[in-house]
Amino acid sequence: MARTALVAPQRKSATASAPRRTGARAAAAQATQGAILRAATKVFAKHGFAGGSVEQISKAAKSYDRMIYYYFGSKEALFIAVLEEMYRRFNEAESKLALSADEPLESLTAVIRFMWSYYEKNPEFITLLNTENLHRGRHISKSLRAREYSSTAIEILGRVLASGAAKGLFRSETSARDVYLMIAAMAYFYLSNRYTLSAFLGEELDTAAAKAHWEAFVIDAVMRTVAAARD
Amino acid sequence: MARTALVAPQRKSATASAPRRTGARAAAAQATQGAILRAATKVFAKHGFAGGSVEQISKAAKSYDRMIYYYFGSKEALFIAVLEEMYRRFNEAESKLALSADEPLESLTAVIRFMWSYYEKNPEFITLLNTENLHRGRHISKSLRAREYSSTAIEILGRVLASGAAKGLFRSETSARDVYLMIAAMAYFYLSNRYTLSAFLGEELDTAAAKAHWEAFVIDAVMRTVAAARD
Amino acid sequence: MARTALVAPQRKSATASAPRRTGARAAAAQATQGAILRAATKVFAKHGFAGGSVEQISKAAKSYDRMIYYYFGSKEALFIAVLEEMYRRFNEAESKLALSADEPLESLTAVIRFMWSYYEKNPEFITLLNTENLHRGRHISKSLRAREYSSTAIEILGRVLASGAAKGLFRSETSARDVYLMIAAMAYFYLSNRYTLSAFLGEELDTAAAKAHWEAFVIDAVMRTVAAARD
Amino acid sequence: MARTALVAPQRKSATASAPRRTGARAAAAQATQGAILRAATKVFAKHGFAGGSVEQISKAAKSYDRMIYYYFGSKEALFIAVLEEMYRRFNEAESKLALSADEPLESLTAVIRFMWSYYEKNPEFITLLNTENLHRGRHISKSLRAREYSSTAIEILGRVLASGAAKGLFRSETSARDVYLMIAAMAYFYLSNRYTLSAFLGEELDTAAAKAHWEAFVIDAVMRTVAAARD
DNA sequence: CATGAATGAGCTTTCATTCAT
DNA sequence: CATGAATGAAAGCTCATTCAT
Repeated sequence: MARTALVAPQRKSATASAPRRTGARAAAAQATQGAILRAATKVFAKHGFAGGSVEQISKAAKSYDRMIYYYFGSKEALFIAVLEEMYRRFNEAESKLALSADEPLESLTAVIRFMWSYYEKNPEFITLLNTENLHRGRHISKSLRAREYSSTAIEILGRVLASGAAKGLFRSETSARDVYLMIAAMAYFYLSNRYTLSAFLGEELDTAAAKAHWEAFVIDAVMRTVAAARD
Repeated sequence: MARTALVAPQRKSATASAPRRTGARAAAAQATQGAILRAATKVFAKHGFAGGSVEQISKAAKSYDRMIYYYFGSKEALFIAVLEEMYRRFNEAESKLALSADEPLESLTAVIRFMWSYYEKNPEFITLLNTENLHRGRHISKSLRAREYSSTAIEILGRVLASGAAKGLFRSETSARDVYLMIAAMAYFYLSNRYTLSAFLGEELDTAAAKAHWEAFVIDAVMRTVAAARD
Repeated sequence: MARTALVAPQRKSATASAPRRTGARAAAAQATQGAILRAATKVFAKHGFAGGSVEQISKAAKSYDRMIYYYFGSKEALFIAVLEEMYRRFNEAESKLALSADEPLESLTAVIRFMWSYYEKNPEFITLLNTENLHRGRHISKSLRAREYSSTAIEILGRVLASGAAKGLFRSETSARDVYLMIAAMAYFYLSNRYTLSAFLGEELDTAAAKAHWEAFVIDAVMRTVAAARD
Repeated sequence: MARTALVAPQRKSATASAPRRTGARAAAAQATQGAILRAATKVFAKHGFAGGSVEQISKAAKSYDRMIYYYFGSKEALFIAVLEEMYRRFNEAESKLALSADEPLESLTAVIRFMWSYYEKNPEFITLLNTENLHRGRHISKSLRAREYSSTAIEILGRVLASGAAKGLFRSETSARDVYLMIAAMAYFYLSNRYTLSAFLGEELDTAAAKAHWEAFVIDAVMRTVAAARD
């Protein structure tokens, strides 16, 4: 009789993988499932896990509450599916970053620009992560899939830093993980906290100019942090 | 959240101001009010605004639902009071930072250490801010008091940077606001996102060693960012 | 977030004990609580635990769903309260049986008549017990109070049998418990199963004549079972 | 239960009758139908009519909800089919009782032993009957088949009592129906109500020793009830 | 025949809030 | 001021049942 059994997700078919079945029915099912997932992403991103209601989601997906349980099992399992999909997309985007090993400065700048603009263009990414951190990672730790999406970006960044070090441009001892976190922190925090920061600083942070200024500052700070000492 | 009437706060007496009435009853009232505010801070910090219930709060405060409405008017107004109190305390702590203008390096380090440790020791500060940012600052913009608590730390930091510049230690063109945000970003992000980052990186971020490493890295990065060019 | 926490009942005040508070409010509260309990008894008796809905109960009690949770905590806890009250009333009725030790035959007959007529006049007693046995006694075993109501009738019956044995009317070795169960079985089964028995036997069991016949048969069977051997 | 349309059963083929079609498909259909019926018996026996869900049944039968409607028409019609099958099996078992007219005492004992052990080994028989009696025989009265299964046991018992009377062992005036009900009552009640009785008596009724004791007591009580007066 | 997606009403439970002492 | 009963809407979830291949 327990209502919310915190079990692993029980989705009936993969969300974003290639369709395994053919035919109109399967396609319709895929469509329903996808619509629910997209609607849930929006609703959870906007209102958080507790604040977003199942009804809101099913309506936005032009489906029924029942179908959420049919395909995902519970509100929580749906949220986990949303997180997984979010990570998958981020990972996919990251892995498309094409960097030249010959130009470490440009490559490092490209990494920073990528992260900054990914966060900026995908605000749900930020709010969903905040929501999940509010719950102390309770949901993502239940995901079997999450670990698959561990950042490839750190490896990419590692190669950039190494090639820069080989050319005498960067210090050799800086850790790729630390630099990655530094970039993420500076991009994420600015965008995530812009509303309270605006109130706190009494200054608009959401303008194009303010954002361009910050992006430049981040690039500058990172460059100075990894730069080799001049002699 | 649809049920929350978005009315202006109507608290009967200031939370942190001096008691205007005297006598046992007034003291009891103050105690109840304070207990509710403390309980609300905990509950909202743990479950978010939508996720925390009025009953949870009143029980934790060993009081009654009714009292929340009596003293604060609505759930939302209580949340605003929590945010205000949170800012007030942060501001108070910041203003106690005693810095020597003669030692810019040490002073800058002290600022970083202060922010890092304030965030670390006050995790509700982070989750409450995240919750409020989820709501796009809707509540704090209703507060008349919030602006009063605008960071004094930026001024303090400005003086430190200026004295460092005067001594030739720091570049003169770096903006105090940018440096302040950089410090906040690096400290806040690490602590706020540690749960998802742990899953993402496959690495524990919550250990004393990991945190000490990050603090050192932040100090180093900030120093390199503001440092004057050697010649 | 778990919906049905199977905890012990958490009623706010005793249901059937003397009112501990005075005043109109307390009386109204008692009335609401009593109305819910009576309505629940009827609904559960008619439709079983799963078949009876909270809404049905609250409507029958002219109250609100919410009040059931306010006073009883959950549907299950309400059911437990119903069972307790049912036992309490049965026990109370049993304890009022006034029997003369001088006339064992009449006293034994009176016990049988009492049980037969109690079951007949309190059909919810039977259906509630059946419902609870369907659940393998899951609810009653959670009750702290149930054990208090253990049959006083067996003791009463024991005294009757002993006095009969002393007079040479009854065998001395028959166990009061066995005789009690025999009486209960014959009365209970006939009434409980009359609907399927009617279909099975192709005969109406619900008429006054049929019931009088059965009552007489029960008395006769019990008497023959406990009777001392004639010599 | 409000959702249950009370329509007449519309099963497509008899459950237990000979297959009317031949071939693999018909066999598969029979298998599915049988699996559903067995699963439904278990589920309804465990949770009652309202408490057992169609999904539970179809899952337990490793089939689909849809098949229940295909073969049985509705949840209620399925329940009726379960009751019919239950009666059919009981009747079948009863009719296999081989009794010798020469030994009335042994035969009567055998009847009692049969009923006691049938009830004991078929607990669903008891809970299904209780469930149906909760509904006041609503379903079984809709069955066209139920009357076919009216007890043959009463006839058998009648012959045993008559032969016993002829031999001067039993009284001649006892009705077979009454004795049958007495046996059924004592066996059924003990097993059906053992959970609440255990709580009520503060004594375990489910042990082998306790059950053997009760069986012996039933035999003794019945014997004393039907026994002819000694002279 | 089997499969499974869809449907909408219903369920138990919890919510924020107000009324009445 | 404190206490606690009352209220009605809405939450998450499950139900029996049907539609469409």
